[in-house]
Amino acid sequence: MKYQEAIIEDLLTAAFQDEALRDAYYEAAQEKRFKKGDLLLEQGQICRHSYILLSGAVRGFYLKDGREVTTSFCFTSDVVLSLESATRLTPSPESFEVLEDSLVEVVSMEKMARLRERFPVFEKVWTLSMEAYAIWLEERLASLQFATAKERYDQLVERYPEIVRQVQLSHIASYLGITLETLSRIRAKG
Amino acid sequence: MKYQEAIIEDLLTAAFQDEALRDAYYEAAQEKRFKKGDLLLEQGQICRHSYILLSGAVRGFYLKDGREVTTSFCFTSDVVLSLESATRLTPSPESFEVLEDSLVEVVSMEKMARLRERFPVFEKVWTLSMEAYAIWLEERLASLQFATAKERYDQLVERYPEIVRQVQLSHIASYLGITLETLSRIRAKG
DNA sequence: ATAATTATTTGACATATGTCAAACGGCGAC
DNA sequence: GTCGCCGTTTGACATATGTCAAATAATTAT
Repeated sequence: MKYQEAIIEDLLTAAFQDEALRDAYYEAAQEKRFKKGDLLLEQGQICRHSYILLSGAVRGFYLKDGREVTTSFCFTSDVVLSLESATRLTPSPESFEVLEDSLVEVVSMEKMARLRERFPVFEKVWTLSMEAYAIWLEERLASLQFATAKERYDQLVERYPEIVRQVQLSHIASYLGITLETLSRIRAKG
Repeated sequence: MKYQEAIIEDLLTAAFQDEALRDAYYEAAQEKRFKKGDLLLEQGQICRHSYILLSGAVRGFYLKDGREVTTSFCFTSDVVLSLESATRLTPSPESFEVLEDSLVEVVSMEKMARLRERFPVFEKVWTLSMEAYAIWLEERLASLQFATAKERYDQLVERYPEIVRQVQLSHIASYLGITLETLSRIRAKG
């Protein structure tokens, strides 16, 4: 999962003026460093934490027929969690792997639930995040449905120019739904 | 947009025991009949209503290079609205067309907002619907990313066996991200 | 019922992408 | 520095899907 929305950032910035809220949040949250290769969550486990990326990069993937299929990339200020697993308490369909040394703010879903109950602004932020995430997914779906592989690659690089430096091509190809070789050829042609 | 979740249905059933809530809802809602071919919402308009399908079928689509691209189908008990347009008050990226004579419950987004403020259960239902919708989109994305056209068609028919009778193949093909001819051949092979 | 329109199927061929194999290149371990 | 590993590129060929055109089949209007 991931979100990025100016309105949400503003809401949070304003909310954090409140000392009681700030204290409650920082009591629940915990900063942690992860190293390249670490797994934040493994396929099959239940997602009990929310990871806010303060710096670094993470990729979501699952295994299909013995192959890794990359479902998402998360960068600074994105939130890493399996929505399905966290909300339904079912085994996560995907794993999340740290792609480069990362600084992360960890909040347990349980504590997050209590924060949402106690401070309506957190509930509001959660709802707005869901809306933003769903809209983002709709866009990605449309792109996957009717853009060519080259168009999808160009869109991705336009949105995340750094991605080519941070992530190896095989993962990008998988994310785009094409093979490594096809991506390599797309890049060669320019 | 669409949702379908047992938990949400149960929540609503329970909530409607409350007479005050029931009255408030039915004051806001309005039953309407639409005919095949009617547009519930047109691309470019702002989505100011939510349409709950009591019976019938609706398809979402947008124009790309002069061609219609089908983005979604909605059937009984699905909710029809453009999430992006309704939440951000921006022009809708898609139109919604009635595929067969339909009975619909219409609620203006404004009145819905007031219901959400007044009755927390509506707010809860909205949030749960967003979660369910996002999870549904994630699944559809994975399917589009890594299933063959035939697998996607089989999944669709398994989930909505009626669809082949209700919706013409060109729309189904578009929804699957393939051409009409390819779908026709997939069906022929069995 | 008949004609007109629209939806679907089929065929021939073009294009995009996948698969397998080999070669190339950078980078760290020693 | 050299070796070996890993990621990437390139080539040859296979397969899936798209495009255009024509033929049927189904639906609608008259």
